[in-house]
Amino acid sequence: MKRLENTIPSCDSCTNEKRVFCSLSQLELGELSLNKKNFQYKKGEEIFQEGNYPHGLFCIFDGVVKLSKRGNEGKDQIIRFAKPGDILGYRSMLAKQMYSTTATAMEDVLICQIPIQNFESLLRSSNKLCMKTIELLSNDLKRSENQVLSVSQKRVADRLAEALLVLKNKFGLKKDNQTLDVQITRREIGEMAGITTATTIRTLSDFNKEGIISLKNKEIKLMKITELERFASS
Amino acid sequence: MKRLENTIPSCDSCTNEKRVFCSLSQLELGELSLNKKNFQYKKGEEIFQEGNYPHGLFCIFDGVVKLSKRGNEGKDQIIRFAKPGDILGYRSMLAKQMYSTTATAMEDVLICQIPIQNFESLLRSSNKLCMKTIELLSNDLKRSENQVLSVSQKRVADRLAEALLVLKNKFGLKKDNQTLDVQITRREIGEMAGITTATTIRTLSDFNKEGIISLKNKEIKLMKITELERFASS
DNA sequence: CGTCATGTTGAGAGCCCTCAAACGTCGTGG
DNA sequence: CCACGACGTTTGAGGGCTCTCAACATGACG
Repeated sequence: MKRLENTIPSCDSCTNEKRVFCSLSQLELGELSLNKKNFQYKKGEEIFQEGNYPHGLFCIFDGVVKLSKRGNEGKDQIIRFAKPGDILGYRSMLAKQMYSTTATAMEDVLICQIPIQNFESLLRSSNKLCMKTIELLSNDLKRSENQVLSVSQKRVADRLAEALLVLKNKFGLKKDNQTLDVQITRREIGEMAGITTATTIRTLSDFNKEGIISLKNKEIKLMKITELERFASS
Repeated sequence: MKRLENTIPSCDSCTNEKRVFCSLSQLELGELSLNKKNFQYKKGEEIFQEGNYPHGLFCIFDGVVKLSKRGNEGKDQIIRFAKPGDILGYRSMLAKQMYSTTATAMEDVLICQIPIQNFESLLRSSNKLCMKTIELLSNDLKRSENQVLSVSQKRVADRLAEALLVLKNKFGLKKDNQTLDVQITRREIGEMAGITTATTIRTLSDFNKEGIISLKNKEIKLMKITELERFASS
């Protein structure tokens, strides 16, 4: 982790999608930016850890982050991913609780840390920001509840297909319109779906043999997306 | 389901805990109450169904409700419970989405239906209500993410112990300070933890033999809570 | 070119599910 | 009052999905 100076612009001139902050005025964005710090994390570094207390809100400027929870046998469960424009840690911050997940950089990441007070005071004054936050939480909740159902009832192949589609929706495809545009290990794919690495690889290999996907190096090509969707919805 | 007239008082004189609405003024509570409808549901009746669109917000006046999702093989997963003072369906309502869960009365239930507009306009004008809603969603999200980890990594006995403790925390104990104060079937306990009914019964029976719980009729006595907690946290 | 993480595959075991049968309880109706 | 059915509970037998453990291959990187 490296503290950066002036590498990242102030929030009011930030060119990111700003999913959460798009409803704010330039003035408010400037306020948000006060005392903002910028950091760079290298691939694999942890941005925050489950069990620690938050010091501020993180907003990703560049790179991909995974949020995961560690089980009692050291096995991780990936809860969700975050990419540029997404904010991290607001749930724990608002509830004044410890982080309930660990955030890890999956690639080199540029990230802004915004002081708690800035966000809280804006939240109090901007109804739009409130509604946006409620919307974010609602969506996360819905996805999480679906994941409970998934892990609880579906078999490995179905969950794996689901995970591949999540990756497609979150990170998109490369120019060939087939290859997943994300660097991710087999272990991590397994951790998305709650599958061991060995079984993940085995099942990917099955998909490969069936022509549903195509494996080359570490790239995953989705050959028959409708087939994957059939698995995922079964 | 039976439409009731004037059986339940207006929100401004409601004696329930009003978890969500406790921050509102009498005036606002009166506003909330406008055109409020009251219903009675008998045990087993569905209050709303996954896939339907919400017409309003429900607030439980009396009785216990389970929120569940149906898997593709007709097996249900219980997402959470709601008791007097809790509100239902606000997430779907705010997101203008279909219900993602089905709400079923576990006992006879008295419930208020509050029009969408009342809640939305209050949400826009009351920052406190916003913050309260954010808090509710945050807590639900945290619990749901923990459940993902649980179902994904823990074994049946551990999850069952967890479920029993959830029941204890949500519904409390009877006068003897040991017996769970809730009417619930073995199937439903299984649906909380993602376990089949047969295995749920088998594992309860194991707990019984080990003296951790005590089964009489349909009542469940928690004899060694610390032991249950040990299971749940392992 | 050694080292370490990641990927791959096989063999075996075990947890939990599925299926099935029997029993108890409760409410209903004859 | 009892017969009956519906529903929930209980228990057994068997099987399969997925994990565990292990060995080896491959690739990344200093």
